[in-house]
Amino acid sequence: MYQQKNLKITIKDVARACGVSMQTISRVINKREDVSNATREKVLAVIEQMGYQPSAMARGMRQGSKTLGVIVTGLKYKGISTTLNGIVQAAEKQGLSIILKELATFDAKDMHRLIHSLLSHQVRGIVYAAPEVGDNWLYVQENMNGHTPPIVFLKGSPASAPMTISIDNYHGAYLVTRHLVEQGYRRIAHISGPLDWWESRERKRGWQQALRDADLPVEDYACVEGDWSSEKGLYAFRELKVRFPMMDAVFAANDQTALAVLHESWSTGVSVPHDLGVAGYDNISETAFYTPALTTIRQDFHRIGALAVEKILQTQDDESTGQGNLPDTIILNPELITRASTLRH
Amino acid sequence: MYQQKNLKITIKDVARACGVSMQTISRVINKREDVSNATREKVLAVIEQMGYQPSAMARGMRQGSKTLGVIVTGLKYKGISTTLNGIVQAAEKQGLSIILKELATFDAKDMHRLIHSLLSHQVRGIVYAAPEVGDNWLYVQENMNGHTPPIVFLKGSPASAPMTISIDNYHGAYLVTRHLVEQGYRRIAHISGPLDWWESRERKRGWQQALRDADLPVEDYACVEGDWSSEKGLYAFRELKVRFPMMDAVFAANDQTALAVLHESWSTGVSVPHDLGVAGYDNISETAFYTPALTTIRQDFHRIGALAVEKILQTQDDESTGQGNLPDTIILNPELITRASTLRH
DNA sequence: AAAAAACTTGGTATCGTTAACATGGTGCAG
DNA sequence: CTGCACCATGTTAACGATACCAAGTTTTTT
Repeated sequence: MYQQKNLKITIKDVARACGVSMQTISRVINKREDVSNATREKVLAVIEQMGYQPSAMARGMRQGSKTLGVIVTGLKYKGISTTLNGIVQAAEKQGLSIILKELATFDAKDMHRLIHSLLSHQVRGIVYAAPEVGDNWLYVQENMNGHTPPIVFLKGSPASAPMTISIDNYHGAYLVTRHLVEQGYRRIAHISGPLDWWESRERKRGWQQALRDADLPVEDYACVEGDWSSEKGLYAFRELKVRFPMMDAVFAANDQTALAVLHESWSTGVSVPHDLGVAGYDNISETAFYTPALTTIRQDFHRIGALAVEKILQTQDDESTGQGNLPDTIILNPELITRASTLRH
Repeated sequence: MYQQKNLKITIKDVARACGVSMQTISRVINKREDVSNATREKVLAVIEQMGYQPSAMARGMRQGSKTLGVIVTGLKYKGISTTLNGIVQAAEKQGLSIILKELATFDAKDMHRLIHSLLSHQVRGIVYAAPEVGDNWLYVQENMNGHTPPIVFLKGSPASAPMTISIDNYHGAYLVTRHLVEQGYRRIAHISGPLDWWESRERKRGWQQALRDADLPVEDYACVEGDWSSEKGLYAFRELKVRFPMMDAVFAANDQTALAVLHESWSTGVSVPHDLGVAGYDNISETAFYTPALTTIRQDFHRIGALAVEKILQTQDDESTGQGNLPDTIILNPELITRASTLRH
């Protein structure tokens, strides 16, 4: 029923049906000028009628494939999905297809395999949208040295790769923390992300610096490590209540974690924002409807994806035109969104 | 800097370096037995040393490509991302690469273009993970008739395509509504999804039937149409409060919508679950931490993706072996998760 | 010892398309 | 009427890999 076997229509079949050479058909489908109008129309008609579709593979063999490789992890996270969305849309607009790979572990062998798989497809470029954990980026670069198409790294330290696009996590965390201080909170705790993630470390650093700039003490016991999940966030918050009973605000490294704090506060009769200020990070779409609505940081994940594609294409062109517009390192600014969970005035 | 130009290493280069024919190299990389151990080892060593990587495109030309096409919409929704995750993982396990396309609109021309683009890549199969809206599925089938690889449709009516994998939305909605009735709620309102989505209609139908089976009236004014978002959910809930002031429970068609109901209830001093029972649908990961924790329906989105890949591969094999294990229509059962938002005993 | 079988290897055609060059016909200047 | 430019089309050889068949070498069988 689902045959496709010998029915495949090739340029040869079309040529025969039209009574012209394959080359002429090729000219028509490549929209070249040196074909008479009469021929072109006839060919187009036959193509339409036979349902001919040129083979991307055969084309790719001669002209280089029109594909982009994307490596992601954690599709379950909102941020990555949105970035992927941006990548796919931008790629589509350029007529590029996306080959998607998911990195199951941060294991070097695994990364190696994925990249080689993409290379075997002759991708025009690779968007590496998996987080920088440990020295995994370094590994990628060292092993691919010189034999690869452009690779753009997202979500990691700008210094760690030749082309990176990221959002300033330090700055976002600084903004949130400063906002808490401005609201009169003085003993601000932090539930971080996993500290082997670059983003977590940056956010923690921003929190520390904002405290320092406000002449508030930066205590080790005021920070507990989470893992982005609400479950772990809950444990972390309970831990904080023991370690740091005087705290009057919590800056959680992401919204899920903040939600757990809101929930636990509600369960135990702690009033937010009056007794405890709570802020998150990421602005996932429901945060405005949390109880109370959550102060958080908005990041333009979609734009990151689009920029990555643009950067790759530009690097391609550079080889001929010799100039580009986008810098090799792009750092976007996040935006503070203040809501009820931190507004006590 | 990012050169790849003339450095491409082909099987020919390896053959020359080894002093054997291309054919022999080919045999080695395809793990065939008819090569002497001495030769194999030498070839493998040279391959490793030169960093040779066979071209997926050239291979694909002879053997058919090892790729799967995936069409999605709304990556921003948790469900789709999770399904995509399942697809990618299952595909990877089978050595298949994923070519990802996003359907920007439900416009026929757009769908046509995407599918043709996938066909041009000679995909082994297509997973159509975009919702059935209007008669878009019908359109796809009619236009692709017979010239396509297997297409598995997800997220839609089982009757509407030869191969579908879906979760029983009717049943899930029925379970939730029955649960509300069992908890003593009698005037149960519904905020549906957009009613041009098949899933929305099914959920609404399940709600209606459960009411009927409990000898409760099914009133038109007890259902307001939403669009899956919290914002629209809020308006819908406010509308319900006017239309149906006596309601004692709300079954929202998804968790975001339910969240808006929780939030508004909290703001207006309505006690959940005592004065109002609230249930959602989807079990997005944070629902357990809403205030109060939300009763909802869990769906195994990941499994759907994995099954889709399995089904496609099986359909492939069928052409030779003539038998398969998975039926053409798979309907998974959702699972009720009861939490505080509906438990008043 | 001759024949058959088994094991390795190589040569050539081919997958579907396009690049580069070749061809044949038309029109127009000299 | 020759020659040159120009247009539309055709021919050939790749792109990188594998299928298929053939051939040489060794081992086994009768």
